[in-house]
Amino acid sequence: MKPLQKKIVKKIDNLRKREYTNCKLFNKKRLMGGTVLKKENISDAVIRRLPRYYRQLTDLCARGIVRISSHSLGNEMGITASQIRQDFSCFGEFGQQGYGYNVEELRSEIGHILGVDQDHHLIMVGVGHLGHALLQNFPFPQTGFTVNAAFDVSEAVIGTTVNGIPVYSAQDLDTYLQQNRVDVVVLTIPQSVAQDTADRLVALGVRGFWNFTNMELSSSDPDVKFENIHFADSLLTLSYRIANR
Amino acid sequence: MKPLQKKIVKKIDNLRKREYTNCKLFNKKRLMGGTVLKKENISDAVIRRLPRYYRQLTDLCARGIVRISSHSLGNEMGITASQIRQDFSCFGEFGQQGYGYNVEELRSEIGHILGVDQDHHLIMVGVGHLGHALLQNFPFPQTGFTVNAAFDVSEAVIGTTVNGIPVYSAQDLDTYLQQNRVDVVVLTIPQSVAQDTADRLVALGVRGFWNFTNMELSSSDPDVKFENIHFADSLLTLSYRIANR
DNA sequence: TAGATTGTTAATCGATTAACAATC
DNA sequence: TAGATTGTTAATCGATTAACAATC
Repeated sequence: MKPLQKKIVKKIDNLRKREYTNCKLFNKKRLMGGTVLKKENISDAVIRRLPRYYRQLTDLCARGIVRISSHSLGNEMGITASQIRQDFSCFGEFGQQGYGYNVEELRSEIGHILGVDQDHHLIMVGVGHLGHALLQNFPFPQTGFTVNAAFDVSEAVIGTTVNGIPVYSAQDLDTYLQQNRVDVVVLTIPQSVAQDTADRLVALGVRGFWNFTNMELSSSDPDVKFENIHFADSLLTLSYRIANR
Repeated sequence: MKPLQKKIVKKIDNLRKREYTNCKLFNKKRLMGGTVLKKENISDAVIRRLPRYYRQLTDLCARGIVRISSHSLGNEMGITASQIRQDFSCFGEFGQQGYGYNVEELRSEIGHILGVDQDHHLIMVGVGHLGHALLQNFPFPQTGFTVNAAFDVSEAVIGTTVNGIPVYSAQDLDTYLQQNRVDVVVLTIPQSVAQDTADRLVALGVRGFWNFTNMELSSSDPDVKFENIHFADSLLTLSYRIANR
């Protein structure tokens, strides 16, 4: 954090010198106890682009590319250089004039913003086809998640392991949640039990849901976050586009 | 279409009477051969809301609700009545002053806009866990799709049927596509073969892809539509929210 | 130094919301 | 008729794009 902090102190000095009344910089980055915090209200549009940046930068890393300008990055992603710089500026200063961005460094910064370095703990509730598919194929570690356990009601899967993850009885959920930290629950259960299960889990303290039930789940507690995946919405969007091209 | 047409003729008369120079109505609904076509450029934001409307209206139907106002619908969905009316007005006039909207009628209109009544034909390429999950659980018929066949390279699944859908060898894809209409291909194959397979299928005439490979696929032909599902982007968005609440 | 590229401010564009006449 | 609610125009808000001084 040291060099970034130095940069900001310098910039503030510049502002004072030029007798700027504009205080946007102060609004954006609050210096608190020596650490630099980011802008308060990040728009949803920006947040949704962060994973795309992360994906692109990971790809660039793999291709061995060391540095990139906002212009080239924009070209690769089909967005403007302005938007990229505007987006990044919500979180800090990651580039260098005349040079651009160091790919590896920028990837790491955005990964940090997304929380991939926080070792979040995750369990899966519902181990049907979709649950199996995710456990077997989804790169949880690469997104900063450790999968600790899975739960189901079916005797056929209880007691087995899927890709090294033990499957327990859904009856043991309460006990498990009391004894283990769980940041996110993946809901891959039938629609009919979705809201009830979610309510029960919220009551047990779960604050994050990755929801595949095709139902809009929600909670009155704003600290409980739902990320809903709506397969049908996605396919219908495609249906619209092929029906109206 | 008759009563709608009458409405528009009347409205145009009104405009003339009041000596409006504003021609927005003409831009919006082109009368062609007696049928009313919709506005040309529908924004992505509007299109992405259409499936949500459809989902909500299906639910209202199931609950036996006959009519609804934009205000109540907005309340249920957490959006403004203004936005709802603005959205619908891109496609026509589906309501009645003083009454609101007939739920069943509106559902059917939006379904029609989305193309659920077009009987699109779909095949799946890649029958792993995710393919199985979709074939078993996804309500293709409700979204207007008929699943005709699935393809894979693995001897273990070739020749089997999944939920009534026959699984053929991927070697037979070319022949199949030459002999059958296919509107959409579901791509549930490994990332490593994604772009190559997509290119091959585009060359064979496929114009719609529901892409689960976690890769950004694209084609130079603007008529080829890709709907990409990015599981990782979704989970990272959730990661951001729980890391920054 | 000259050229390149950032972070930031200003301008533009588009999407959402508010207001209201028309009308059921 | 009076009340309710639409479809549409106008106003507002926010997001994207352009421009540019700062500076590596």
